[in-house]
Amino acid sequence: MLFGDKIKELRENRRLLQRQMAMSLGINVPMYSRIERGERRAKREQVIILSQILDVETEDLRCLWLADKVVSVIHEESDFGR
Amino acid sequence: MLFGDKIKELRENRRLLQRQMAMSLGINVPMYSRIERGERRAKREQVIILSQILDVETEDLRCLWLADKVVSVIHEESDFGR
DNA sequence: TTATTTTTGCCAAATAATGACAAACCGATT
DNA sequence: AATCGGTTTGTCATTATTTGGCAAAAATAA
Repeated sequence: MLFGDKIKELRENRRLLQRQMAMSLGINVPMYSRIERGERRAKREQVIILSQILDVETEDLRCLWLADKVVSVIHEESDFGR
Repeated sequence: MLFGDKIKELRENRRLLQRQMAMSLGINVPMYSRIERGERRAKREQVIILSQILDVETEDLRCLWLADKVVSVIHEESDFGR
């Protein structure tokens, strides 16, 4: 969970609440909570908005976001024969 | 398109028709055609069945299938700012 | 305890993937 | 040119997955 951990870290450093993040993203708090814990995946526009809210390069977040996606694809592979 | 090219190559080497492949997979011919050309993705059970029909190790096909999946995830990334 | 924040469980809406069918296309043969 | 077998394309229906919301439960503070 690279992406979720990173946005959580950035959010906490900036003393922001999930409530404020969710508001900026136009989603509700539980949804944001799940994104932060990697239970749900942010969509691409949301990554851009997050980088703005958190004041980091979009590239950096995009990279972690993509890495998580690749990891999950590979990981699903273990269910292969199910 | 590693996976599609491979099953096409194997199918042709074995002088099999798409019709027969589709039948074995329980789908119709156009669907199989799309899988072979990478327009649609085979599902996991289908990869197993394909390896049996084509008499190759499931591992080998699974590897190509997974590689394609990873490539497509990375490739979608270029649409990022759309 | 009370207030605030975060997480969980569950259901609804939106989106994407899978499949079928008809018709078009392509090559070879006649 | 006409036809035949095989493959591909266009389009729509069905199904599965993802995304989101709401209420309530945990957790954390105060």
